[in-house]
Amino acid sequence: MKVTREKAAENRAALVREAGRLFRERGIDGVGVAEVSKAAGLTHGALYAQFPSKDALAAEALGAGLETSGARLAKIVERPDASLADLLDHYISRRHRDDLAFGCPLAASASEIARQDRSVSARFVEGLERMTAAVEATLADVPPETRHQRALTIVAAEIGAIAVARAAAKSDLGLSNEILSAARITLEQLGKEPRQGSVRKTRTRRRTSL
Amino acid sequence: MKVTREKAAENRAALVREAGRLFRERGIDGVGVAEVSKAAGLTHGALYAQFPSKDALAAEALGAGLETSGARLAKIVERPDASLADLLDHYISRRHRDDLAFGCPLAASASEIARQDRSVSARFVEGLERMTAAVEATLADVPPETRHQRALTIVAAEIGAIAVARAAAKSDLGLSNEILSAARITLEQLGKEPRQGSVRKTRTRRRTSL
DNA sequence: TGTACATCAGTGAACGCGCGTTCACTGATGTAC
DNA sequence: TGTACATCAGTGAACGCGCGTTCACTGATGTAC
Repeated sequence: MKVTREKAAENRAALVREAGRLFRERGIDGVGVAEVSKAAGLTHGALYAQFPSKDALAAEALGAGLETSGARLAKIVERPDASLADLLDHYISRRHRDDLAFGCPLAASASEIARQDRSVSARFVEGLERMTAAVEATLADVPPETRHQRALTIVAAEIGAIAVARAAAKSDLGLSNEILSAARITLEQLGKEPRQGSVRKTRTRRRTSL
Repeated sequence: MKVTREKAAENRAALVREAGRLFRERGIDGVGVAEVSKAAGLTHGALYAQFPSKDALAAEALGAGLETSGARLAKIVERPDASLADLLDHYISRRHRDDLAFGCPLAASASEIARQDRSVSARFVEGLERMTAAVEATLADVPPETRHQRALTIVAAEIGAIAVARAAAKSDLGLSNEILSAARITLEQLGKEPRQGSVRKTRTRRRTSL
């Protein structure tokens, strides 16, 4: 039966929310439309009244998750005395590792995005750029010409640290914790000014097999 | 019909090889047993003569991939003048990014391992430790007490860089290349001795929400 | 404000399909004598 | 070396199941008058 426009919007939001949660927890291929619909308190038919396909729902769920996650980072960075340490405290934490369902979708789905289609990858890139901008805003000590490079590396390392810590946690929680501590401490050093004597471009640039 | 023991071993190896390739390319959930068997030149029944289940095949395929990948790194490190730059050249490259099928399984499957069972996670940890040992062997300039910490961070960052570069490549190849270059250059700096004046433990240790 | 009716969000049965797994069978291999 | 036969890797039909998607239908909503 028909419901109010307001209720319909709520139902749609519930579908996106539950899809985001379940897809991050168990992967897009790992959860069926019936389960997502049920979690939102609906039948699968209702899902198809709101979205043309499961893939369309997945893309919207990824986008919504990135929105939430990006907004959190932006809020941290907009504080006048915001530092890289603040961002790292938030991102590279046991809480984040253990919160697969509502954590950053970039970390939850990094290695799966490569297999999705271009529209999903485009949303991923948006999220990546947003996160990079947040990190870059805290790199006042780093010379402008290497700031972006540093920010990209820190972002890739943050995502890698969470993904790897999660993969290790099931069989070796100690190692998982160690990875988080190590990344938390070491990455902060990349936010400081570059080492004085050892920035030798010729050495740094040596790339033989790239 | 029965085949020679030698031929049976070849068939088993082909199943493991094709499973490793396909699972890395499209995910474990994304490929069926029929396709793996066909790729190995067999029917799916033959697969069940060799392995008790698809999951068992997946675990063996991951193990074999890690073996190959780890052996490559070990070969680089055992050279007397091996440096972190050599490892990074090998790992953080466009070639590696574009070779999903035969690249490092840690990077191909990082965010999926968290959803597999403990035995798969245990194999992942083995591979991680092997890779960390290889990196650590090149950190002669880093003080022994922080060497392991650095190595763990570099490994997480390498894996993150490849995973993120792959996810971005479908919609923004320029950004993907930029991520690889940035990580390649920046991570090498973590292999050098720590910054002289700025290693302030109290500051470094500031972790509020971990 | 009250009535008539078009709209459409949501229901639930049904669709074809491919999944992982099982199993009776085949027939060359490899062993026992 | 030759023969008899147990072994077992591999075949292919069949299993139940859950998948994503479709569709005829329902009935409260919201609009037109």
